[in-house]
Amino acid sequence: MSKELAKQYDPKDVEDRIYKMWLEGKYFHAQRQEGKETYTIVIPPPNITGQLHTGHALDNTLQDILIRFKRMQGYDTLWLPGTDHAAIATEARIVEEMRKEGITKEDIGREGFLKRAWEWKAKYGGRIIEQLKKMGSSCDWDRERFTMDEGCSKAVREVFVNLYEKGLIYRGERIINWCPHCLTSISDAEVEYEDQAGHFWHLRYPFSDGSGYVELATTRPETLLGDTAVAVNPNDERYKDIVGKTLILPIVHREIPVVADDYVEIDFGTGVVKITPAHDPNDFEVGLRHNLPVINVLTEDAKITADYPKYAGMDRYEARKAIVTDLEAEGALVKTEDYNHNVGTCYRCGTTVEPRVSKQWFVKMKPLAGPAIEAVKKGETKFVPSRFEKVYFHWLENIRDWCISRQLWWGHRIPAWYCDDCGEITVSREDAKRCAHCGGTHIHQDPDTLDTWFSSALWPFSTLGWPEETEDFKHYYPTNTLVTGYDIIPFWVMRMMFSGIEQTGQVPFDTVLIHGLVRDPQGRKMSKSLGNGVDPLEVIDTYGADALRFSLATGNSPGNDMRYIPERVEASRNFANKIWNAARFILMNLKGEENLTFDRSDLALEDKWIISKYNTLAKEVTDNLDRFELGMAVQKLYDFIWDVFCDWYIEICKSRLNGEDQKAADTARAVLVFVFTGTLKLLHPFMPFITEEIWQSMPHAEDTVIMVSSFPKYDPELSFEGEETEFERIMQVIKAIRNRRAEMNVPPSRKAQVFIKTDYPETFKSGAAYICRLAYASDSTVVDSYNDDTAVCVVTDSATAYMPMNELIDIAAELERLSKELEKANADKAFFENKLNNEGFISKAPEAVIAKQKEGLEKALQHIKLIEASIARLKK
RNA sequence: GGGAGCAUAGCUCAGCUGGGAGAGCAUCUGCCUUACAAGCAGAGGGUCAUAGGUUCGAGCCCUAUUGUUCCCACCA
Repeated sequence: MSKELAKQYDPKDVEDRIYKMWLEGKYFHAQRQEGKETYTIVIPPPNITGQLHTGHALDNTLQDILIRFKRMQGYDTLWLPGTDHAAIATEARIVEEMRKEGITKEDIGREGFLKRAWEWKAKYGGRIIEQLKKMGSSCDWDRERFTMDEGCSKAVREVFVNLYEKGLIYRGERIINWCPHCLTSISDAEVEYEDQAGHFWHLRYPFSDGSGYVELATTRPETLLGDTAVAVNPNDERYKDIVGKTLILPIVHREIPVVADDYVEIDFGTGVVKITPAHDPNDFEVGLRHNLPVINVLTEDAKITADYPKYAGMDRYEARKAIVTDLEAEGALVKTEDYNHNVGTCYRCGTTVEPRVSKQWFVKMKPLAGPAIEAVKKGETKFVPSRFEKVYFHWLENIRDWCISRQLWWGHRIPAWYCDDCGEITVSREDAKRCAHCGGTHIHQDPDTLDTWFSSALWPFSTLGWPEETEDFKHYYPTNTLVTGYDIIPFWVMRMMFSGIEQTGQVPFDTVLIHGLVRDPQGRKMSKSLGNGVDPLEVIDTYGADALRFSLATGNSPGNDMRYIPERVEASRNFANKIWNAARFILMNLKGEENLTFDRSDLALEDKWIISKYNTLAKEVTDNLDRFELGMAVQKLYDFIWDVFCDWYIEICKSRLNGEDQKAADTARAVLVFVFTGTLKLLHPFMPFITEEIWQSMPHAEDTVIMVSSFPKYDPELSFEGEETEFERIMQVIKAIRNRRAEMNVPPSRKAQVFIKTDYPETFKSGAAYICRLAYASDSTVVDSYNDDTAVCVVTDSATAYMPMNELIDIAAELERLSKELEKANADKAFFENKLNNEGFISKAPEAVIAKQKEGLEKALQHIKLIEASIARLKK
């Protein structure tokens, strides 16, 4: 930044250069400083398939604000970055890419596919990292990790074997959620339910003894092929006699029993339910209780199996049509109703999930959930805002075993080997060479891989080197703040919690800072299909990263969704420009080599005022950040910089800077630099680029880059309460004069003499220069009395200001205005009197509040007195 | 069916432990005042969803109602 600065701040000119400077200076790199308190954040690893979206932008902005704040406060900070292999998402993308080339997974085989996947990772895995850098993220890139790198993979094996040995991982045949498109099992958390319009088909199943039929209703007639019973509630009087009888299944003409089970709701539908254990989780349970056969009628891509030649090869929906037609032909269809029901879909591809019985690996959840619940109940980890603890508890308290095996190739392969000789399973940290049971060498590894979230669950410690007792692990674990969206609590937060507790004996972080979603301006979720997504990179390109960060950090409260409003980013960009111009102003007023320290005894009233305001700001911003109230911190910074510093203090300094008194000008320069550089530091976590850029060209006390300078602290020595009050008396008069001039449409070019009658003559004498500059006065004089009837007068609670503007004065209008003001002042008086005359208030309200009312009353009384005096003068 | 959030100025949202309602944008008026027109000085605009309650005092706490969004749930 040279002395000749552009009028407008150009982020493009600054951001990449500053970021490079930080990288080269190794300022992001955590050093493991002994004796210093640590502050650690692990990044929610973005998918390697991913492109930066507004969700990442928000998440990373919050993390970067926290980490920069703590770094400046002197903590030994580590922000550990990395990426996630995102098994299903990545595999789907690669399969799609191959499909376009006309090849399938099977064509190139597992080895070939994995080679391709790693190539994909090499090609795209770094893209999102580069995009995070554009945001200004101050991650320790030397420690970047990947969920499938050697260390993380080792942790995965360690945990798998560990849980297996404790009996917390088992393999079993269960009904699981199956995605017929991704061709893999998915966990309960990965199923999204949505309302779909469907039908309710009422069917008749005849008794095999010819004694009539039962009527039941189904939304999925095609699963009838796999029915192995019909169930009624044991307490249902209507059907008590038919339990134990057998029915003929239409179309298939197989005999199936009527069983009694509590699962059936008497009042719903006909009170009769067809039971298809292979294709419905509830039916599966009923089947277990009644020992019913499980007949699978669908292939893995949800087509009817070859066992039913008439329908074989039809997909679920074709088969449904065909079967309904056939049922109708057979006279088994009673009626069809429209019906809306909740359908499970795959969270990755949106395909309707097919419940399916198959052999999978599971984690037994109950023993793990307990301690994870306890830890939050005891406050070892707390959620911000705390209401999200309910979501967390609800999931853990109702959790079912976690299906962790996936029929995918891209991921951590399950470390289990099956023996072809004895049939036993060998689970091992190292690749097994022989069966652990019979010693045979005819073993083969389970082809499946683990759920992506199995490795994500270990992220806070696997990335620090665990299971090795590395220095980083000992130093930085447990971590401090986890920042993530509420949508990811069940997938990730919860699983990190129980994994951390189980594997390391400690909770993985002390605070979970939850944020909401970034929505489009209409409040809709951003999605590819709607095409309403906002590309943060384009926003950065237009407005700069600081403006984007500032917008994301402000104007919303923790945990709530926010809308992306372009005008807000524009306002943030304008704010950056405002700061830029304040810097320009200060720099063009510096002489170059001057001494920028100031002597307390030389400080003018306005200097003490701004220093005191700044001092309070430092305290409040720190308090807000400590409490994760980032939006409030940012609002205070905005108000201080724009309204307090720029609109008042800089304006006021101009008269001294251009004045004769060199010492006064030097003091003004020193205070400008002191307050401005301090404010830049307070703002740096939010707007790192522009603050650093300005800092680099501005004289400052610390010989470092701003990002590792010390965060300002509240200093009792810099608090000047009396001077604040005193200065604000002047401000009030200035505001009152401006106000009156605006009402009278007097242009600024038309200056007026100002005469001030006040009980604080010293204050107003010293403020003469500001009144001239800011209230368009030609001169400002404190007087004992004033008698010109043709003067416009304005009244505050501490002074009356007279402006002789005889040709503009309209006595009647003046009186009108004054009487209105008097009315208002009297209302104020009544308001305070009312309070102070209330015995309940006097006896119960806190002292400070009472004092405030008394002060208010006092001011109102003063104001009234002065207004009345003015009215009397005009009337005389 | 259970749970949660939201409802404040025309729009988007703040409002921390209850103490006389705020910002940005938009609108209107006047200003190119030598840091900034992406700016400066002013103005208008709100029975804080509704009804009760607690309290000296409620946008804030409690209860109910309405509208809205989201999460969870095995009524086929």
